[in-house]
Amino acid sequence: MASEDSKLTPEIEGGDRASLRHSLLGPSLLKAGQDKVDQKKVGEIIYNASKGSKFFKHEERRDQQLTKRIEIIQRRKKHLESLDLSSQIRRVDEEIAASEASRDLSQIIVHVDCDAFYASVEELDRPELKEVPMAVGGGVLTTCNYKARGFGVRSGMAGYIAKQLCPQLVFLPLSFHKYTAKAEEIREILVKYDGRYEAASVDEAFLNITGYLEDHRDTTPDKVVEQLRREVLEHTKISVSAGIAPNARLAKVASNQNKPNGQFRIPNDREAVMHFMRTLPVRRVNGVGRVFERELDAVGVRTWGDVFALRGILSKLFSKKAWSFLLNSYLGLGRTCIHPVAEYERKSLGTESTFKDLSGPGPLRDKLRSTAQELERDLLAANLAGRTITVKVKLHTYQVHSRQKALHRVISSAEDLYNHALPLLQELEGEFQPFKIRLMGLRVTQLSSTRKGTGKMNFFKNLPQSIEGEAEWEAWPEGSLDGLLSSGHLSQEVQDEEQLAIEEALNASLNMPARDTPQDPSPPPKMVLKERWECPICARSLPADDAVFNEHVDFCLSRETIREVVQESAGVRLVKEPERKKDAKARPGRPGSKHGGMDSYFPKLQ
DNA sequence: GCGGATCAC
DNA sequence: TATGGTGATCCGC
Repeated sequence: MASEDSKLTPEIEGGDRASLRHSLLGPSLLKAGQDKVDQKKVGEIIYNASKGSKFFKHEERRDQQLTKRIEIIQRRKKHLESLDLSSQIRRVDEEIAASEASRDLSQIIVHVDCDAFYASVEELDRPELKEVPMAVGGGVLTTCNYKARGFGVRSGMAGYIAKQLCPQLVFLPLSFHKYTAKAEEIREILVKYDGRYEAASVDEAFLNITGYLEDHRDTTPDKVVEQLRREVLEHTKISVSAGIAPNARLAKVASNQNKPNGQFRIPNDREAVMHFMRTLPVRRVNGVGRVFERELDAVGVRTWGDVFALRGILSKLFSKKAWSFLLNSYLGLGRTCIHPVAEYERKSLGTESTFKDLSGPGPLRDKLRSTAQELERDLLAANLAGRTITVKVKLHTYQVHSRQKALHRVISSAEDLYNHALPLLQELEGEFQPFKIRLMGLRVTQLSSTRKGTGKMNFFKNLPQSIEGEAEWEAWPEGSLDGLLSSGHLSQEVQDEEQLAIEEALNASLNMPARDTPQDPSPPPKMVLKERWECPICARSLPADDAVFNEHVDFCLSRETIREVVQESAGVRLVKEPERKKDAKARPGRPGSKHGGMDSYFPKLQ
């Protein structure tokens, strides 16, 4: 039935469930240390250990859903094959030529990746653990050492399954402070090679060593990275792997090539890059996960080289973004600008937790209250408030649902969070019954800083917040700022442009750096002048009182005033707008999360 | 703007 | 006994 002899799903109807087994193996199949593992046997154990559980049933449903989607893709592919695609292929070839013209081979980018980081740190404290299979984490493993990987144990695996694969597995609890402290030691070394290195997570970083090489003409990229790794190992006793390449995407792939404790270079040479990509399995590139891998496999794309032969069809089969991602990856293109994480802006903040199945109005409200309190704490610590709130639940069946609402003002207090989230939770409860949940989460987006005088126009967005009760609606009799800015016929880019323009103009009048300007972690709030605040519009000195100040700013910011500000600074902006680096698959998981992830369960430092 | 899905770590 | 948490992006509506 499947038109392609897909290696991942040789028989979709056979009842053998190869794709499901593959999916149950987990997301970290390409991790190092698995070469000598009997994947078939491991898959069998995992499959049998999972069978019957609610989790398994959910995975089954998901797998069937994906299988259906794939059948649709294959039908569309069949149809495309019957068409004459020569003109489409011509267009794609022009696209390739244009991308090719933008290829930048002038930079030397390094990706540094610690080997089994948490496990290695634990082994420093207790060297005897090096000799036995060991994992960090409980219900779900955060990471494990290479001895454990020899048994098929991996990060992200349920603890009880790991125990079946390896009964003698030693479990250690997470000790966050140890990992962050060690990460800081490593970064002290990285900074010597690139003062503007980019921490991608606790245990990963990108460096641009082009400058370093210019200052040290008598050496080579490989030698520099060997030295860097040696220095890290000597000073911190942590072994790291590294990839050296002309851009971040390739460097990341390369760092996985000789793991653990190795390095690999993809030369800054077009032929070498293309040659490397041609046989590289698609899954090795960031952005291709389990699902995309299956979809690509189903249409005959296993390695990046396959993309070229199928370019006519692929460009019609997938979305514009997805196609551009495929094309750039095939060409081995990627971003070359590396800079500190501090220069990114957080877009959402949330908290969620898993627990024993919960139901009933009382327990649900209690859980919502504690979740709201947790989020309040985090928002307070980050000096943020949000204008959109999202409630997320995972049912006892593992189905995830969410309800969100954009509010008329920003909120951050536990009380506000709770009050706005409750109706959303009740909506979910009404829709999905029986409403037994195993996870609840709260998240806010449309963030603005609650710090006075920082970049985000907070005096504006926070305005209604400081006016209690019904009066908040009267603060903007003619509608919100959003209504003013989004006039409907403007493209999103244009609207973003205006938003930036306003912010910049206001920042300028405040004598503050614009929000994208590199700056120290917390610039001094120049707006606060000893019990007097200065209006950013008319420069009048005002009493340091939120309500009075906001009311005055409200007055000053009449529509006419805003229009002038926008028009004036928009012109300037267009001229000095720096060319944006666009990267099809933008960079997920940006700013400091409370828990980084599986292999990096930790907030980003700095 | 909303909700689901995917991905990384 | 019993499969995580945080954040981002994309797609289709």
